[in-house]
Amino acid sequence: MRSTTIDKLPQLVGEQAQIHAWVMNVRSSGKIAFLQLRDGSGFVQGVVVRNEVDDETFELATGLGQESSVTVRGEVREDKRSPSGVELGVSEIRAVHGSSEYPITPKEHGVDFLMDNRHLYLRHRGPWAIMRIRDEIQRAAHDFFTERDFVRFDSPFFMPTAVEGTTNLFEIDLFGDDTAYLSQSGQLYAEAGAMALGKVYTFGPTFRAEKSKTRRHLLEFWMLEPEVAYMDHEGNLQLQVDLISYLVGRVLENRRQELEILGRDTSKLEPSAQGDFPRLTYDEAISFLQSKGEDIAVGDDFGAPHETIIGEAYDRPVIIEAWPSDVKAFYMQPYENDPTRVKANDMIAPEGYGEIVGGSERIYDLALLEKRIEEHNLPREAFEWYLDLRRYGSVPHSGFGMGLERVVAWVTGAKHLREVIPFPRMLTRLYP
RNA sequence: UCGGCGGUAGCUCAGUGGCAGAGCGAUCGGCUGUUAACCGAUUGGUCGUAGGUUCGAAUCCUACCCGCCGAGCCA
Repeated sequence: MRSTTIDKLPQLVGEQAQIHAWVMNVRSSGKIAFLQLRDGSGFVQGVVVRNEVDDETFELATGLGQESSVTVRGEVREDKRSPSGVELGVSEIRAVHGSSEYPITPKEHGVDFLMDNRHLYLRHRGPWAIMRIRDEIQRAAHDFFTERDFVRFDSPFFMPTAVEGTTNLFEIDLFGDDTAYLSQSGQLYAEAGAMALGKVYTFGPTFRAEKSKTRRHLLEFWMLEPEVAYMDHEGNLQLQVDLISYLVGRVLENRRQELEILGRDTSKLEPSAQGDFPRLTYDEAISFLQSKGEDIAVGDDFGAPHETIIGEAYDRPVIIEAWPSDVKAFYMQPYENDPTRVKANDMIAPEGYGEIVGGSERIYDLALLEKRIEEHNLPREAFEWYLDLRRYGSVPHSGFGMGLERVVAWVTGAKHLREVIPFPRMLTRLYP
C-alpha cells in the first residue's frame, strides 16, 4: 500500500490508505478509541473499534502517549462530524517512536512556557496555520515580482556602516581588526542592483539592536525590499498597493482553512485584497489626529498609538505620504515645489498592526546626497560607493521595505510578532 | 531606559501572619461515537533569590534576579 498524506484523504473515500503521522491526543472507552492524528499536511481522526482489530492493536492505540509517532493504515470514510469531511477507520497501527510526559498538554498555557517550548509548540494547530500562511505570503511575493520581471538580488548581512544613522546596530568583531554591523536593511545595495538589473528585490533577515519590548518588534525579522530604476514616487505607491493587495488575495484564496483555524474574521481582510488604498498627506494625517484630540503638531513623528488611530479609520491599509524631511532618512528625494517635504510614504495596516511598509523615491543628485550625508553626521568614506551610483548615469529610482512579520501578523490576526516567525529573537529570548 | 503588573506542583492558577491547595497533566482502573471527552483512585512543592521583622512568613519589610504589558525607536 502506498503512503499518502492527510490532506489527500478526502480524495480517497472508500479506499485503504496509509499515513505516517503523530498522535496529538487519544480518547478511549472500553470498546472504541479515537486518535487525533497530524502529519504536517493536516489533521484527521482515526477510529479504532475493539472488535474490528486484534487485542494488541487496540491496546497499542489506547496506550499511545501524546506526540507518539505512528504509521497507521485503514479505510478512509466520509464523516459529517469531521472538519475535513473524512475520518480513518484504523485497521493497523505501527509505533515508530513512543512519547511520554509531553510538556504541552491539551489545556491552557502561558506565553512564556509556550515560547520556552517553541520547538515543540510549532507542531500545534495555531502555529501550524500561521507558518503555512507565512509561507504562502513569501511564495506570493516571489510570484508577484517574478511576474513583473524583477530579479531577486541578495544584499550582504555584514555591513560596513549604518544605512540609516538613527537605529542601533549589532556589532560583529572581525578578528579584532575591524568591526562589521549586521544589516538593518538591504536597500543601499538594492539600489546598486537596480542600476545593474533594472528591477530588483532583496529578501532576507534584518537586525535591529533596539531595546523594544512590544508586540510589534523583534531583534531579527525578515524584510522584502524592491528597488526600481526610473520609477518615481507615484509608481512606487502603485507597486506597494499592488503587492499588498496581491498578498492578501493569495492568502484568502489558498489558506482559508488556516484562517479558520486561527479564527480570523476574513471579512476584515477582503477589502485589502481589492487595492485602492486611501492616501493621506502627512499634513492631512496630523490634522486628522488633532481632530481626534491627539496632542501632535506638524514636524512630529507618529507614535504607535497615532498609527493605530489612523489605521482604525479605514477598512484597508492607508498610505501617508509627503513627510517632513527631518523625520525621515537621509536618502529621500524632496519635492521640487517644497524641499521641506520628501517623496516618502508609510503604509499603516488596519486593526492596530502599525506600519507594514516604508518607502521613498531616492535622491539621485550627487550634491544633494553629499549634503544630506553631512547633515546627518554619517561617515562619508563608508558611502563613497553609494555616491558612485550618483556619479555615473544617475537616474530617479524608488523602492520600499515591507516587514514580513508585520504583514503576517496582520493577516493572521496574531497578537504578537513572535507568533509569526518560527524562532523569534527578542531582547529576552534567544532560546530555543 | 522609563511606567504598570506578575513569579506558589510538569502546566494554569487560588491562597494577605497560624497544618501547602484546586483543576489539568502523568500513572492505574472503568466506560461502544469522543471532540480541551467523561467517572473513580494514586502521584506531585527550594512558595523567584538573598537578607530582615515575628513565637510563627507564600503572606510584612529591604535589595536583587527573571518574565509579561505599554512607552520611546522602528518594519
